[in-house]
Amino acid sequence: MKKKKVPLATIPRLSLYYRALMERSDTQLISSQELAGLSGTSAAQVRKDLAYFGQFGAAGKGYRADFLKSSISRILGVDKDWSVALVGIGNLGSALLSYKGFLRQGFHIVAAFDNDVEKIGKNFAGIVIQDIAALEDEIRRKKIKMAVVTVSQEAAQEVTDKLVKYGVKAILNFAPLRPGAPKGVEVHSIDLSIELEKLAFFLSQRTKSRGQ
Amino acid sequence: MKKKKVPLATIPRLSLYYRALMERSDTQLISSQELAGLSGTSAAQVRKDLAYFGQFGAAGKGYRADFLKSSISRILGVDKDWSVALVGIGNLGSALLSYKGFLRQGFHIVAAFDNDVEKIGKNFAGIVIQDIAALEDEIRRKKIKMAVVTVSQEAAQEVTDKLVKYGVKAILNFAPLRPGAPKGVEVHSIDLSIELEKLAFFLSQRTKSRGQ
DNA sequence: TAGATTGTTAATCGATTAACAATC
DNA sequence: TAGATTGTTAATCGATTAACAATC
Repeated sequence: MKKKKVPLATIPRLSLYYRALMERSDTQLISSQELAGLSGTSAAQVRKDLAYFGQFGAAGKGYRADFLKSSISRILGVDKDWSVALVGIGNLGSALLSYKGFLRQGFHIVAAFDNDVEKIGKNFAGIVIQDIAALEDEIRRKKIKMAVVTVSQEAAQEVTDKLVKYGVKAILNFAPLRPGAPKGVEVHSIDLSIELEKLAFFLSQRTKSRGQ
Repeated sequence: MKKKKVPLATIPRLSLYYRALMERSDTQLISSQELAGLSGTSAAQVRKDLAYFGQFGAAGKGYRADFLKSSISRILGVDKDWSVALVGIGNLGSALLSYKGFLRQGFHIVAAFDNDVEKIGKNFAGIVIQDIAALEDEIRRKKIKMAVVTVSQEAAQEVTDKLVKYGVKAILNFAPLRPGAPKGVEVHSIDLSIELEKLAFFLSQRTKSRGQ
């Protein structure tokens, strides 16, 4: 039994393939070439990415849309529903609470927390905001494994530590720092400042190389 | 004159170094080792990243915090102010309008657009929402080169095309697709669904590898 | 001078691309 | 059978890590 390590970059591409397949009727055949076109990569890349997880196609024909779709959904784990905790109900947090796009993907925000007494008890988009003091109880009772953190930079490490302590294994962090977490806990950060700075870099380079 | 190509991954690390240096007093010396510790990478990586842009340190001593800080800020282009257009004032768009963190970095949202007559003319966090029909005029008049797009998946390509046509060169896109754009225009996407699916993948793998 | 640390070159690692035999 | 396309191996490319002479 051979197992090659899956490159990190393969995973988000699987999401893109999955999305592209959504537009396809179930019994339709799709080639790696076609799928590559729809997701902005190459045919070789598509075949390589899929090959890490098994054989899903038929030589000479291509991939059956429904089979590939359900296979990728199983690989990504989006065939199941996921309960998600949201911590920090500021501007960004409340925007995410109201965002219905997650639901379609099987991600359910089942608990939301803040430490602001003004917000606690209020109903945001169908969820009652709870005191952060209730975090342990809720996480454990609902067996929540996934959390989205939209607290301030100052609070982010503390919140992360608590989430990890209570059993959360995967965190999407929006605070502008990389919270430390023990091995076995996956912390991904979306850092808006860094994204803007990357764009600023490219704009600056552009101007420089054009000699202005 | 040698010029080695800068790896894409170097840029966000420069942002992290810059952030770490913010906490340092100006005349303090900092070693690559120390800077690496503060930004979660290795000393060799720090020296390599910086070396793409010149020589900033002194052998045997380290880097002077103030000189390195101002050098990185010039490389990233955050020594200048940037005018940013925001298109799409839904949940996420209004959250970004209210977010003050950008300002500190020199990013100013100077114009905001939506196509919803309910929103047009309203004042959000000090900015009056304009009809998308005013996009061309505003972009050209204010010479805006950077935009943040928080419109629906359906509208994203059309909005991107317009922005590009009117002179925008760098776009941060939050819609769940990768808008096409001509060479020379930088489009970066933050895709919340993909981030959640990546986490779902890791949670699923974890469970599988533990034989449950 | 001895110790510390840079900038740079060489070695390693990992990911993408190309090529092609096997198969439908 | 001829044409198309997969799965996989080999070649290439790019990025990270290690090593070390030069320098403070």
